[in-house]
Amino acid sequence: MQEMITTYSIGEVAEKFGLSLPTIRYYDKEGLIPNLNKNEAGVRRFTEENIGSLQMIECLKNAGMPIRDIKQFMQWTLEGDASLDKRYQMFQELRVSVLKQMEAMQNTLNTIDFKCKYYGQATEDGTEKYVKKEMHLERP
Amino acid sequence: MQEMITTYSIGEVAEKFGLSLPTIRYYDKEGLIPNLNKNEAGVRRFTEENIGSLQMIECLKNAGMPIRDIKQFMQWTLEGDASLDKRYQMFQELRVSVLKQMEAMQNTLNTIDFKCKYYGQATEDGTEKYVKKEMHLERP
DNA sequence: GCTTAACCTAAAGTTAAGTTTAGGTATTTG
DNA sequence: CAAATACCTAAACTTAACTTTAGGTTAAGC
Repeated sequence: MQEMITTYSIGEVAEKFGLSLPTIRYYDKEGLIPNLNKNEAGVRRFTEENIGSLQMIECLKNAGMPIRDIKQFMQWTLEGDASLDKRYQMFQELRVSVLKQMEAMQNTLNTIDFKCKYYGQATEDGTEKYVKKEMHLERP
Repeated sequence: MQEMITTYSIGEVAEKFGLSLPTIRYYDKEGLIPNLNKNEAGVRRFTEENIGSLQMIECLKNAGMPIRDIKQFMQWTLEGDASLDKRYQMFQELRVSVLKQMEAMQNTLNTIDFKCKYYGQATEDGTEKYVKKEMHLERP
């Protein structure tokens, strides 16, 4: 009985993730996609595991982690259970970092919301003159 | 009667914002700080207005806006009421962009939270073996 | 009057994260 | 079989956002 393993071409993966072909090749070259293999012709074939790595890469990139650190993490996964504590610590620190970023984002959004109101009124008035004095009290 | 206007040196401003001196000079050179003047000796003196510009720069940077666009905004402020609609539109678009970023951040945080639990259990177990199978169902 | 600290400019250098270029292979399609 | 399509590599290039370097001025303290 044959086990059917579905794999994907780099083009399909690029489409799926909205990444360019060179970007995916660059990630591979940098060691961000462990166990990514090539067929007899030297063409990359992506397994579900490799897709999973790319999903994790996207997550870590979104968290603001540099490529170098993502590579480190992927190398740790290759070390198996010996690196579990390092990976655990990494995610705990990342969690704190992301929470801080979200807090900063919220403050930024508050300022932008204020500016939307401010410029909304100013646009209505046709001038900044009045709104500048009225709304100045709320935001020193 | 003399009007006393307090101004700040570049060093004081750098300290206040946690920016380096070259960074502030760079922002000035790029036109990000409108109406920033120098004294007779050619030394920058920052007014409250200039401080306000730097606060806005920090906000816009946090929102992910590139220097080029921040410069554009600052040039608009120099045009006065004629550019009110452009500035209003800018902040409305920025608001949408930041909301999207926050949503992405929240998804990222959810994934990281899951990984924290995952690796917490794995670290406890001393192996990924069990947790891999148990928690796989929740996150395909 | 000399040194130290705080500022100045212009120009070159750095880093991250890709992108572009140039030249080549393998497979399907008219 | 010719041509289009999808892939490959290595190396050079790009861009943003600073940073570093080198050389110079000014004001304050000893």
